This record gives sequence, structure tokens and C-alpha cells, in this order.
Amino acid sequence: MEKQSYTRDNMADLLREHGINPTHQRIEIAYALFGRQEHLSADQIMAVVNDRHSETSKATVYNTLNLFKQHQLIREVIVDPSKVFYDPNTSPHHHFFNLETSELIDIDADAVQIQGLPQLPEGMVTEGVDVIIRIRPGNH
Amino acid sequence: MEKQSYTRDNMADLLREHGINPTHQRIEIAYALFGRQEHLSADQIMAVVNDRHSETSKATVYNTLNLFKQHQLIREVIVDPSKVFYDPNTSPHHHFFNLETSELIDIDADAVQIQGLPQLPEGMVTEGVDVIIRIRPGNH
DNA sequence: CCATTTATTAGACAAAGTCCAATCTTTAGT
DNA sequence: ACTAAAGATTGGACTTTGTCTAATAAATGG
Ligand SMILES: [Mn+2]
Ligand SMILES: [Mn+2]
Ligand SMILES: [Zn+2]
Ligand SMILES: [Zn+2]
Repeated sequence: MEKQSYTRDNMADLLREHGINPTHQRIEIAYALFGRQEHLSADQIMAVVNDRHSETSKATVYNTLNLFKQHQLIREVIVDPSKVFYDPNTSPHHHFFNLETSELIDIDADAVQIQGLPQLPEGMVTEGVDVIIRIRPGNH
Repeated sequence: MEKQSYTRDNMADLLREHGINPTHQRIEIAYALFGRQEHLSADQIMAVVNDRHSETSKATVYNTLNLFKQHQLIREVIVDPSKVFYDPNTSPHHHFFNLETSELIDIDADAVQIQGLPQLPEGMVTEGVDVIIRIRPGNH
């Protein structure tokens, strides 16, 4: 039951498991997300991977994040009107969103149940359910 | 119990009730949202108010929507990574989001209950809870 | 009226994200 | 190893959403 650590090496394996050819840039981007287990925006990811020396372009960051998303290696979180956050956690879960700091905190979906939702409109299927609890530093 | 209709005249009253000075442009923008009771983006609102003859600038559309939001006359809905939707319904409610058409459908919050949410992080208070059910034209 | 405050405007600007054609890298076949 | 084809990366142009600013216009109050 030991939690696996995330190294660049097993990033390559992870990418292969998802049918993605592991290039240098893709490994670095995956490692930025999985190594930290945080919710990062594209520009934050770009800053991380180019911290030591610049080696990954903006186009590649976006290409790669969209590729990861298509292969369901990561998911997007839409909470901030000005930027998308990318989430290495693809298991069903929800979020606290700190409106002051723009930080996201995971909420395991297993513990949560939602009741009383109306029927889906005719001919529609559910793609996902997002619960976002917008929070703010409190009152006293 | 007759549902009130939304005319430009009672838009002016509505604005005054919220401490907003009712100008021609503000009335048109409010009427675009409340008259339709739909979820519209800023550019859709701009198209609506300038349909007959152009009279409202982009700056005023954004100024006005932000003003309405501050006075809690409308709220924002963040579901689409590329644009904000404005919602004339400020009572607590949730949304179906049609991923094909980008249409939003209201879900009354009274019927819905959410259980098992973890405690808020220390010193934080809830500003709001958003439930978004992403839907898509179904399977057969 | 006149003076002051409030609202609107065009257009410059900023930031997030996409697109493209050129280049670089990898792969597979010989 | 050499080559051709396919795949990945790149800088920079471009688009879209939204903000900002300084000038103008409209409303308000005395
Ligand atoms: Mn490196
Ligand atoms: Mn008019
Ligand atoms: Zn998450
Ligand atoms: Zn709504």
C-alpha cells in the first residue's frame, strides 16, 4: 500500500500506458503536474518546466496539455474566468476553490452524495458532475 | 401568483431597487437578460442590445455587467473556459451544461441536497456552492 | 443656467489560447 | 549506416475575451 513516488522515469511509463509517446518535453510537463499533485495553469506549468533552462515553448505546453486531456491522463478544472487549471487527479472528485488565492483543494467524490437532481433532458447523457465550493477567508 | 412580465419600465424600477441609476444602456442590458431569462455571454448581450441600432459600446457592456454583479442583480456562471455567462437568476441554483451547444439549464437548488462534504479549511467561509452537470447528446 | 458628478465611448492594451509553416527528431525500412 | 516518412517542437502571427484610459456626453443639483 505504499504510495508510489513520481519520477521522470515512471512518467515515461505512465505516458506509454496512455498511448502517448514520451518525449523530453512531455515527460517534463507530466512531471510538473504529477510530481506536485497540484492544480496548475498553463503558464504556471510553463514556468515550472522552464525554470532551470528554457526548453519548452508555449505552443508545446498547450499542445501537450490538450493531448494529455484527450488521453484522459489529466483533466481540466474550470473555476477561474481567466484561466484553466489542469488536474493530475482524474478520479471523480470535487473542489474547494479559494477565491482569494485561486487555490484548489480536492474533495473525494466517494464521500459526497448528491440527491434530488432532476432527470436529464431527453436524449442526453452525463459526462461529469462538478461541485465547486467557493470559499473565502472567514469572518472573525 | 401570476409571474410578472419584464418590461423596460420595470427594469428601471429593478435597477433603482438595487441602487443602480437606470440609464438607457443599463435598462437595455438588464432587459436583454431579464426579458429572456437566459444565460448570455457578454458578446451575446452586446449583439442583442445593438440589434436595432448600435448604441452601446463594448466598454459599457462590460462596465454594466460588472456593476450588476457587484449589486447582486445578476451572477456569473463559470463553465466555459473561453467566456463567462451572465445569469439573471440570483437565487441559489445549479446548472446542466450542454457541452455541444454551450447552453445552460437551471436546476432549482431547493430540490437538491449535497451530503458528506468535508469541513471547510480552518478560517474559511463558504461563498457559494456550484453544481455543474456536464451533459452531451446521448448514446442511441 | 452653471458647476460638478456620473456615465459612455473609441480605441489602445493585456492575457489566454490557437494556428501555421518551418525545422528538428524519431522511427522504420533497406 | 543511410534515407524517407512520420511525428514533435518551435517562434511568431493571430484571435478572442476582457480591462483601462483619457476624452466626451449626459444627468444632477442649486
Ligand atoms: Mn531538461
Ligand atoms: Mn434604444
Ligand atoms: Zn482536483
Ligand atoms: Zn442559471
